[in-house]
Amino acid sequence: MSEMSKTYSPKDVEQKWYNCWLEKKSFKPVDGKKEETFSLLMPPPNVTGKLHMGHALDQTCQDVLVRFKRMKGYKTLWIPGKDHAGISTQAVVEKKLYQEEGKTKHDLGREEFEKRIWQWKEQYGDEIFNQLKLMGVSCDWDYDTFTMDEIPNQAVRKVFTELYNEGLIYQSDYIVNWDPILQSAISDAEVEHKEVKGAFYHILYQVQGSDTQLEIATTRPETLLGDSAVAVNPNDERFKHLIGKYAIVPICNREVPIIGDEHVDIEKGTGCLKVTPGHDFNDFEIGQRHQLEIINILNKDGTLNDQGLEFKGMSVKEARKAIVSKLEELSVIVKIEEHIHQVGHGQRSDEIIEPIVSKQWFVNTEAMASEAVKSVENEKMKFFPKTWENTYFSWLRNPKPWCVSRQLWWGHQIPVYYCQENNCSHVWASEAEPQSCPKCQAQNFHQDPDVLDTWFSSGLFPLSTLGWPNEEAMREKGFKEFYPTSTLVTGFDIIFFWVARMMMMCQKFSGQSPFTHTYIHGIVRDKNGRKMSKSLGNGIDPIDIINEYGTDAMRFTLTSGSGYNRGLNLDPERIEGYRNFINKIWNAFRFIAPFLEKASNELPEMRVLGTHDKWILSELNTVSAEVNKSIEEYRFDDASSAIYQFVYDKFCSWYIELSKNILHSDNEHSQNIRSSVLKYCFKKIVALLHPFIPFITEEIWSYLKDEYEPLLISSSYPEHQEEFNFPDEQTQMNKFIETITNIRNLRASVNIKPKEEISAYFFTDDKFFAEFLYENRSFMNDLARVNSGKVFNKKSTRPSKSLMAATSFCEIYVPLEGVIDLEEQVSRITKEIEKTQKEFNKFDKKLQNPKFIENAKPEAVEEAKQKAGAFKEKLESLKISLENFQ
RNA sequence: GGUCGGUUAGCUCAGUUGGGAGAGCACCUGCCUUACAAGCAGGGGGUCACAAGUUCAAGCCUUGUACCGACCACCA
Repeated sequence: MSEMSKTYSPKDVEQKWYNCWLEKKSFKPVDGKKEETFSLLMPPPNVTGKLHMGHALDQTCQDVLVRFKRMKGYKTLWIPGKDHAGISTQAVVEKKLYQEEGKTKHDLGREEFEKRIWQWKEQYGDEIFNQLKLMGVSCDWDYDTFTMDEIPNQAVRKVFTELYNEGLIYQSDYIVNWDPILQSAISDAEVEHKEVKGAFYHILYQVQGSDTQLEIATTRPETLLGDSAVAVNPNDERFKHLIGKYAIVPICNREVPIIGDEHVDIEKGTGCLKVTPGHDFNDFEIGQRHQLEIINILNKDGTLNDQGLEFKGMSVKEARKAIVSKLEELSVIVKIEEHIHQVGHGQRSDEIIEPIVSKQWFVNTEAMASEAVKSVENEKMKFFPKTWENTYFSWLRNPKPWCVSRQLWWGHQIPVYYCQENNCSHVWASEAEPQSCPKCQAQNFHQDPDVLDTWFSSGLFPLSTLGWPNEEAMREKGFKEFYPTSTLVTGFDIIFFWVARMMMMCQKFSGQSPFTHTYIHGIVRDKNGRKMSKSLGNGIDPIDIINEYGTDAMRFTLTSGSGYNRGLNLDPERIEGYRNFINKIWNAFRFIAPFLEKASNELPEMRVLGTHDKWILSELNTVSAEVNKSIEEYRFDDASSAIYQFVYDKFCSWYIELSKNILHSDNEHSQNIRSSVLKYCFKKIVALLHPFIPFITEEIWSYLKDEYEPLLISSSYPEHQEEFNFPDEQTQMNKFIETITNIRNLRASVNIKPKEEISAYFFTDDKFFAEFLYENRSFMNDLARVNSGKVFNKKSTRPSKSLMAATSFCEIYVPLEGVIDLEEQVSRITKEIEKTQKEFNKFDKKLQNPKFIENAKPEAVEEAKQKAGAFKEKLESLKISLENFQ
């Protein structure tokens, strides 16, 4: 141990312990002293992605919980997984294929292309897990599940088939968000609205058989080729007489009915609306109400089709330009106004989404959503912080059909089959691969080519990772024990996508909420509160941080910033600060290490413990209680800060400092006691810290632990113990600390050299404290260089013209006659008097107020009296001192 | 437009039934005191966004105003 470095170097330690934990199977669930289990499902990272700071936060919070619960004695399971992430994975591989081989997926064909994605997944998918391991995550890797593994496939097929047979999954011609780049439908949740500069085009439509022209304002003039009506509000005095007549759409000269519909806002635009049921969500609904024709003017790639007339083949953007100039030629454009509006973009492709009517598969979520709402209302599942349930409710209380089909190749192919026998044409869903048509037994059938939305399979992940629906797998994986899981940890951005879907689907198929708590953590941003993004160049790669500062420092930074807040602004300076904290712990250990041989394995008997010992044990007890409570409430910030304060401000600054004198003395008995208490406390400290900073704590533990003891990861977590509460010792020590601080303050105020020794006189009527001062006189020298001190009662005469400081219980005089600047001291004490007077007045005023005495709680009155008394005593001490100067 | 959240020290934020305004970082001063200069000791710094109200008492409760943010909805 002699070669222990002054600075802790994480690199030497982290890999070693991670491998050791794996080897000892420390991440596997084992029976502990608690009967309950604690299980947690990791939000499965995408196989495409690289981990970012958000993942680091997410994983760290989970790992803290898991390590904490494991040490508390719960049978603990953390399930890792990966998501096939249909759209983004397919896009990445397509891009690579094109860049490297100049080929498209169609050149390869579906089967070959899917093979390529599997290869890609095998090659890069594990990269993410390697990164997770660097972060120290303690999940049970044997449970690793991929959303397209056999069991999740079974789950998907079973759920789809049952919902289909119940009529909750259906196929329908419906207007969907069409992504022209992906050439697939996407769900509402995958559409992001962005502000775009556009224009209002005011166009004249001729009313048939009349001179009247209707002025219609639109932001999308090109869609007039798909118009099948003009709508006005039936209560609009200006236009209601026209209802029932026909209007002529310019360019295509189509006659369309003028209809009345409440949807039309009299105030908005011109009050006349062109209705394009094929390319607008609202118009689609108007169309349904009035049985209007749906005219599709677009191809799958977003270009105009045959309905586009002479504009056929143009993109929407080109067509808009061309059509506007054509309209201008026809002199039917009244005006063009600039207009900024929100336009839907694909979450993945970032391309403008075209509403298009097409045949898609939908899930009717109404009943499932209402159950999911109930679970949260009945607190079967609770959000932390609670306010996120608003977001959850807003989505689920207003459920819309969920479009689950995607026109992709990568994903779970929809298990619906079409019999191709002419006289049969049976359509059915099947849990297993069918051999023949169940109706006509023909073998001539084909499967629906579309795949399912990624969230369909991840929505079932709490069930499928535990083996469902395969009974053998469920037994093997302990479904009964671990389902429902305990807590879900995730970011608010996927409350709709994932949390809501798991709640709906898992509850439907298991009858239980898939987890009982959901902790929503904040989003990691840069130090200025901006989102981390490539374009801003402000991203921080967790792996870089780990390499520079160590995993523990990164983890502690993240947890110390994570409570019930919405964001976490990550400033590299803070990471450095916590790196320093890690180093502090290391050095505290270096101090203790040489004395470990003298320490016994157990805490010495209570009767031999001194005030310092009882004080630190009592403080340790307090911090243990705080940390336990905070982690249970997901207040990782409070927990981190409680230990941080304890380590710095109690253990290092005072207990270690007070120990030096003893450990370097000749008294072996005292040495043994002190080293034993130090060891005991330090073991508790590293245990308390282990969930947050697992590596350095396991390293230090290896030196502290006795042979028979297990690894720290498998040891028990410190808890509050009533027998270690020593309020009297805490009071005495607090007074002592205040006194020392006052002396140091006096020294600093007149620039006494740190090495120079002084004498001091104490005036106090507190008998216990006087005794304590006497007993601790040698420590006075260690901590404040007071080489001789005398204690008097307050009736005694004070020395004149001395440095002086006062607390509420004690006056401190440092005689330095001839050395000190009298005026300066007078002014310092006068200032102190003013300050103390103000504080006294505050409480005195309260006590003078009869209404306060009358109405306030007795405790509040009592407290005010005490405070006033204390300030008064201090005030009087200061006044005496001031008089001595005059 | 709807919903939710925010406004507290130079910066990032905490503040739990209403009862003396806190932390970390940064800053200033003095120290290489043998665990630690990635350190030690000391210090300065806040009309708690603004206004009214309830109360003996408001950072905290009510109402209003201003600004900031997130999400949802909205392509006339």
